[in-house]
Amino acid sequence: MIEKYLCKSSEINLQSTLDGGQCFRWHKFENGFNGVIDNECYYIFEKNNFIYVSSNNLNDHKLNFIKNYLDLKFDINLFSSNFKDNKYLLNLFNKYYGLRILKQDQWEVMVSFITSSVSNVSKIKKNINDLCLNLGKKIGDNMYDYTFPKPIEILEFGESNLRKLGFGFRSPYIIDASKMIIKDDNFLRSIFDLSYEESLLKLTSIKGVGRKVADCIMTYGYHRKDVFAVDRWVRRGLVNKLDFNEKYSNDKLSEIARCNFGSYSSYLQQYIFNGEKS
DNA sequence: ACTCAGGGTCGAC
DNA sequence: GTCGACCCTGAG
Repeated sequence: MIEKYLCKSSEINLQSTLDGGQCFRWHKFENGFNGVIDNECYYIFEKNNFIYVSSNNLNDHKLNFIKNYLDLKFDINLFSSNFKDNKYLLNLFNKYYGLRILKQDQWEVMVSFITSSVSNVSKIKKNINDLCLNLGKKIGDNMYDYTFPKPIEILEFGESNLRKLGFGFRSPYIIDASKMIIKDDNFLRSIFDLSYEESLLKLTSIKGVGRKVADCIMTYGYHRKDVFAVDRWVRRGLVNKLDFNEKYSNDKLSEIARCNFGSYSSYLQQYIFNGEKS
């Protein structure tokens, strides 16, 4: 095992970042979390006010890759200073200080957030980890060290088996997504080059992907900062705490918030989600 | 045992 | 745009 320094403890809140509902495959162990990035196992942990990562073979290239995944370059103070006149937001920034948005894999995010529909974080975690345990390849010693299954593997597994794993009415949606990605092997890649509206159109052509799920895919999978996903929790924050009109639909709220907050949208949404969820 | 709700979306009207 | 249906699971 090789161990490398990542940053100071104050720079990232591991708990709210790795177990706050934006990803579902990081598992708490002692002073850190075990997880898989790009088919490799990592342990990210705190020790004496510093954050480290450990793994088998960890070179400088991979270290930079991890730092990028954790979005450590994002200046949280600069971001939050734009909203320092709002007591509600100020409280959230203090409470979840160090919460960052991960730069995750597009396919994993797509399946995860199709799965998230009318579910909850603990059930999404159960579904996604069951999927990996059943279809992924074992790549490490810990019990959740599996790869995330490829579209073809999920397609061959089939809808009825997804239902047996507990995906419920989301099962055909995940199959549809798999088919789409297999049919057009440039589907996922192409979205990096599209505008917000074009991305929305393309993503929502998949069954089971509406505006909210598409927004999550763009936020967590395509690392866009100018996207404001509105679910039932974020809606409560916008309406009850930030005086948005309750008559607006979630889609409309997303559109308005996105226009108001621009490139601060995704991070603001993430702090509001964490605040309203707990 | 029973009700309720959880990071929504679809199809019909 | 509105409304019921959709699967499953843990909490009360």
